[in-house]
Amino acid sequence: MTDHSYDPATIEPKWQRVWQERKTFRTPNQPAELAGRPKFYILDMFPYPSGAGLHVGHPEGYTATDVIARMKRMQGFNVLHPMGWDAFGLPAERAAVRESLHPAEITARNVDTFRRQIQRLGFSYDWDREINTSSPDYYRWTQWIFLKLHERGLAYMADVPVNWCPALGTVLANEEVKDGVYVETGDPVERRLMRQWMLRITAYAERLLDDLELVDWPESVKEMQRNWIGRSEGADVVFRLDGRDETFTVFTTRPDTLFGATYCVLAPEHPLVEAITTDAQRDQVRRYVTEAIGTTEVARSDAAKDKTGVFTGAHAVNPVNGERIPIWIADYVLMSYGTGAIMAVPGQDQRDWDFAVAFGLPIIRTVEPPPDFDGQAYLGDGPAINSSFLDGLTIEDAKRRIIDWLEERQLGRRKVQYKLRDWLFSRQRYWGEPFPIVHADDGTVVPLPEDWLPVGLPAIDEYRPTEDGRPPLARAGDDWLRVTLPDGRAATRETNTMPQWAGSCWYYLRFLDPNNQREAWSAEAERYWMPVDLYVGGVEHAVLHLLYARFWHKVLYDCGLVHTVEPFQRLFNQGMVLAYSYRDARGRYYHPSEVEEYEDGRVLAVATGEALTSQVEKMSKSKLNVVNPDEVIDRYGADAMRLYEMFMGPLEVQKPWQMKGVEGVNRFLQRVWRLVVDERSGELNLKLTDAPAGSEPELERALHKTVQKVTEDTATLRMNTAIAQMMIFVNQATASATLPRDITTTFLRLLSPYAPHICEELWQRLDEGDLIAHARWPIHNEALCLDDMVPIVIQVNGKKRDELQVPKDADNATLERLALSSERVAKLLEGRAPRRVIVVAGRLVNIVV
RNA sequence: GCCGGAGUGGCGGAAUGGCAGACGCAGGGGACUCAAAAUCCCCCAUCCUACGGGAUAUGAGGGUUCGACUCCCUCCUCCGGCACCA
Repeated sequence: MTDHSYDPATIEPKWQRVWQERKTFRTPNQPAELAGRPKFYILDMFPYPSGAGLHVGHPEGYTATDVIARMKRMQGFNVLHPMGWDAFGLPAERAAVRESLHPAEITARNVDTFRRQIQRLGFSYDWDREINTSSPDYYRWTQWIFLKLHERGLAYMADVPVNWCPALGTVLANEEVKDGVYVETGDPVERRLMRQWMLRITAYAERLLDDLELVDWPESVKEMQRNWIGRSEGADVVFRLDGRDETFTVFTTRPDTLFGATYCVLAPEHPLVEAITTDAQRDQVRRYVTEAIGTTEVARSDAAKDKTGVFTGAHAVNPVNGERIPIWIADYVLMSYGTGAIMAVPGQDQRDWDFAVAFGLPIIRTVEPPPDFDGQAYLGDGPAINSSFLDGLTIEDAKRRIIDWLEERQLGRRKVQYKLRDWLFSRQRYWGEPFPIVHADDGTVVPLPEDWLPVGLPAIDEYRPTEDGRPPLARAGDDWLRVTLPDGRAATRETNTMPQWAGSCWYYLRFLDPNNQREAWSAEAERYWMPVDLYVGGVEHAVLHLLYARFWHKVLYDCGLVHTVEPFQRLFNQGMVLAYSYRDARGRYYHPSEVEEYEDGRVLAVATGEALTSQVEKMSKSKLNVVNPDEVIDRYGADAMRLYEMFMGPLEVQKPWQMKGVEGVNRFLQRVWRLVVDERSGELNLKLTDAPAGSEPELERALHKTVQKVTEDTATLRMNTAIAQMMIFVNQATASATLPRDITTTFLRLLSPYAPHICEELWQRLDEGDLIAHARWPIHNEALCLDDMVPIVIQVNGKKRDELQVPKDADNATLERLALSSERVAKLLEGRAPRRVIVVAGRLVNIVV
């Protein structure tokens, strides 16, 4: 190594300092500065700053957005590209207990680590806009939005069944519970009715579904949201109880099968259960209900398990034919969907069939299955049978007919039902947003006036729930808990806190105007910047975060606070970065440094010589395969790290990290360096000339092709092929006898969004003035992207047999003549006349014989 | 079970109706060097070859087409999501 070779360790901190000192990436926020330029809002899903720090998966998406942000700036856009912290959450609270620190201190420490690691990569975030959801400056506005929701009747309290973990003293989210235990600790979880805050997201179900049409998102994510919302069309049907003056309603998507309803089933929690159960059945029913209510919904909804249930002794009357049918209770009917009651049609529903078989209930087919049908319940189409006035109709026609019939007699009505449920919005935790709500001593729930915000978190000495099961905030003293309202009433503060999703539901709006002390964001900023043009993040947020944020956004739209119906115009999911892990026969994992790989594919443990298996897996501490970005930057530099993240493969797929690949892009950067710098002297490369670009016509063409490809591929997030093209260019430039400066500086501008530090350094050494970050993005010359002579493939019967160089504008007749006169073709034709000749201008000639 | 996505050299991948394997990694050979590293040049899917070339090949099988990694049908494998939602 010579003194003047490429050394990222010196140039990278140097340029990061320059960018920071000059506020190079400050986004304008004065209307005058904004006017006249198009805008581009490009956003990363901001991270939860965990104690573990960054791993190489995080910067993948961040690098992609940074490359685009830098290119867009050079193309003359005002770019909003911010970063912040989703900083409330349970892990910090647990660490706080463990280390006897305040969660805010833990969070601040983690944020510092994340910020330092992110800044080492040279991202062009406007750090003056950094936000932190756990800061009172931020969460006062989260509380403010909650008040908006409350005002509109979208926030309410209800007794709902929740996953209660006695060991932790808190409610857990469904996704934190599996097989009846908390996934992290294995502590048992029970279902309990608790008074909780709920958000009425179901009121927006239809708009959340319909407006998916308006956004440019991956089809898979839209489909996941559609499934989650789960719209189904059908009818509510009213059943009368036999011998009583009461009715109950069922929801069905198959009203056409009503004549085949041979029994009804109520959910164990259904309010009618207690009333209708006969004395003879009471003990059995009570036992069943108690057991069912005790198990979690997750355990209950295991489709594979056998059907269970009990007869109530009561009967209902089928409204279409007056048949008396038994009413059962079974846990396969869920209280939380539809009406909590169903009519069972075993002939057309496999679940009902299974239940009917298990308990010896009758089965009547009402749709004629095809003659060769040998299944059980028949779900396909066919003529209605055993259905009186519906007989012979198709499913669709029968549905229409029966719904009309029911509606005329007021025995039912058309109904759209959603699977989506209201959002359980409170947690019994400390490290979250307090609700801007108090409970007056007279029992009323009172939202606080806006100018009382923020409701800060009180200092308490322990973050666990109280002994009697109240949330940690109940440990606060009366100076926090007790409030005197403006009207003189005394009240106690709400002690639940909001879930972690709350802060991330609107952070993209705070970024517009993060230092605004008077309002959550200014209307002008919102009108200028929204919507987010490109939102990049992991697919793990496909449903919850993205659905919750869309919901809040629509509410804000209804409040007149935002002007777009959807917040995120385009969404892109980057694939996960995986890593090789090494395991021995006993399943013990080995760190890559304890492993030797041989050419023949064998992998051995260095210490013992034992044969190991290698596999590609998700990075995790326990698998000893986590790659730390600091380590990569120490060895190869941030530019190489960025470039490799983009070069690994398509952004959207998951792919393994390979340290050898980083070496490869590092070599590429060294070649770029040597194009400009003479490594021995440190002076400029003697190949550089002031001659015009046209003095190296071949290289000039290569450059313009590169401009075109890099511009296109970067905009469409195909960074891997953009980089491949730049490598091709550099290989040619290295081989070229002279190197016009003009070509060199144009190329550096293309590379600068990907590897900004080295490009700033070389730009300065070439004495181009200002920063390359402020340079204009090059535009390709179409004429120079086409070669004068193009290769034409000659095929015989679709197989390549020859290749000719022909002028690029040769017409079809010329191509055909040239092809037929090819010696190799003549040999293959052996004098036979071609039956047909297909000519594709500029590409190939196919001769068919 | 249902709904998505993907299967291409030793590895990551490229080509979305027109030259399969761009670019990179790994590997082989050579130049430079006292030597090594670095760098530069060449080779590198498989099989056959009289060294001109030929045959085979994109998970498997079929189809459409002058021509298919690409479009259609059937199947296999892997990954992700949902899963008694009436």
